[in-house]
Amino acid sequence: MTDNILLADLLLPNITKEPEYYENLYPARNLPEGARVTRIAPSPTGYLHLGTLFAALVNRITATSSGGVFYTRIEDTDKKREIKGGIEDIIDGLNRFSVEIDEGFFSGTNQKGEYGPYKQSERAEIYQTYVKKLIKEGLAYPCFCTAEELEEVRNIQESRKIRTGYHGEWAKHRNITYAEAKELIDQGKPFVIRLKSPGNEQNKIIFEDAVKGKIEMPENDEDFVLLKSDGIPTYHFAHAVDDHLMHTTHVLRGDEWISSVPKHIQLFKILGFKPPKYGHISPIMKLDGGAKRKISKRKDPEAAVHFFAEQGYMSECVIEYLMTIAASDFEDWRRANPDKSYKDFKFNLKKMSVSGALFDPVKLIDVSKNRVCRLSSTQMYSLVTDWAKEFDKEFYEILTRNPDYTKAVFAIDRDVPKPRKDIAKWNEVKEYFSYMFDELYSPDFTLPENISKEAAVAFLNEYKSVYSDTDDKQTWFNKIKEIAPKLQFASETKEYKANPEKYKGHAGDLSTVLRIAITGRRNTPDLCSIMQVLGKDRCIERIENAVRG
RNA sequence: GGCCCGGUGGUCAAGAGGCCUAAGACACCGCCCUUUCACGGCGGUAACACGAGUUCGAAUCUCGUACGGGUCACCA
Repeated sequence: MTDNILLADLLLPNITKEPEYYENLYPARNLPEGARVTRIAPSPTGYLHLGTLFAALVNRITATSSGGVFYTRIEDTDKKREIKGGIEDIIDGLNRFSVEIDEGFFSGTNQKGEYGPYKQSERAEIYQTYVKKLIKEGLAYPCFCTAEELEEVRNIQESRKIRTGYHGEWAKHRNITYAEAKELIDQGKPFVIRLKSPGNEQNKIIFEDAVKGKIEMPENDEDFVLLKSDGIPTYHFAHAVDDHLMHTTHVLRGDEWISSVPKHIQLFKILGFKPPKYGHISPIMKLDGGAKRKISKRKDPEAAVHFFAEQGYMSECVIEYLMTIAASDFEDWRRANPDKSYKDFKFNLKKMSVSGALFDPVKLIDVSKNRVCRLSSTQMYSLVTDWAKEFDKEFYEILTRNPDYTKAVFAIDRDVPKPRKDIAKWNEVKEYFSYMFDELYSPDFTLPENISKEAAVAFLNEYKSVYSDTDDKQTWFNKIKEIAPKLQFASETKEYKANPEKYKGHAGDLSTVLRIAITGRRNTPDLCSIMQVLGKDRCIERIENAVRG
């Protein structure tokens, strides 16, 4: 036993605190019964992607639904893979998607809360304190194996078809003595600290996963690394120490972690910690060719959450869509509560899908349209200009030149009982309303086959003289109906349908002619409103222009 | 390969042994409404991976097979 204490002091001479110090520093949270403490622990090795956002959302809503706390912790223990700006991108992204952060990093550089620091690189001493304790107890030891040695062992294991890894008799330094360790250290040999796993591969551990249900796995017998040679912990060890000290109740993370659970549970047990409840979330998949596969940061542009911002999806629409994947009962709830925030939804992990859902852009569009159509023209104006300012400068200039005019454009067929559902994202707006802005207007005057050019021109010339921009919708259409008979068109569609051979067409056809003349398109929202917003002068001008063309 | 996990229409899914002749939503198609288009309304196409077993009865329970996914680092 004294050997272990000597070893501990030899390996971690600068660690003088005892675990009790931290246990007292971070007392239990003062939270009501049943409150869940969740977290998202991103590593700044890339930008915020859909999977991370999804996991964050699930953690967030789990905390919210139980009156708990959701915090962020930066897992920057892999200095090699870290990219600059990673933390900022992830935290800012969470903020942009209104995934509210109660504690931890709430911006790229700022953290708050009583359980910090919330960045693992700033917690080295804490981890080392616990490692030192394990060494003293004979539950951890230094390993001096080089990458080459490890590789060699692995090759032997593979060739003999036995389970690979650093375990049992293959764990070379498992029983290293103080004297041996001292000698190697004196030689300047680098080392890692490994767990002296008390596990037996023959034993099973059973745990209840909050989303997948009961899972049975072999106990861990691998002497995995706790502290890397740079003194920084591996994920596994940091997870155990941090989630214990930060009093996480529910660890909800991607299901790629599921195979590590035996390691984690073992660690909690050895350290004398109460393990959290685990819930493993299935990844969001994507269809590639004919095959389903996990959505990938590298291959799929939509994996980077930034993609949605560029396209002009409202962040709440993306969240709304993600909620439909996260909770099978969300859509029913939404129908019953169209105006509530998703935050009011009572989320239940049991309602999560066990298998990975395919990311469905079509469904996202539908969700978006249903949200966008409920926006007021003023809200539209503010959202679209904000987007354009960042992603389409030219359009931004056009939109903001005359805000009242732009708002009037957005008001067309909006704020009515049956709003249109044409727009899903802001990068569609420019094209959708291009005819409302002279510099974007590029008309196509092609007429439908059933209408002759002569008839169209005759109608337009006639119409020009009667148009008034103060007419209401009914009067406006009546004027078209009045002209119709003069050109052998039926005033009423029914009349025409009853005797198509008697007419060249009907009033509806003439309104199409007018629509084409004014907007250069066959399909648009309400023409009367469009013409009112455009103003009489521009309408007449466009009609004349169309007649010439 | 070892160890885990998964499976209902094209997609998301409801489903806890009889209420399943299998819900709903998205998409698609048709009809109606209608000055275009949308919206809305009505209707339609389309699914329990396969094979054994348990049972009076299986989408549901058990076991196999094939398939899909994850994981086997001093990465998280």
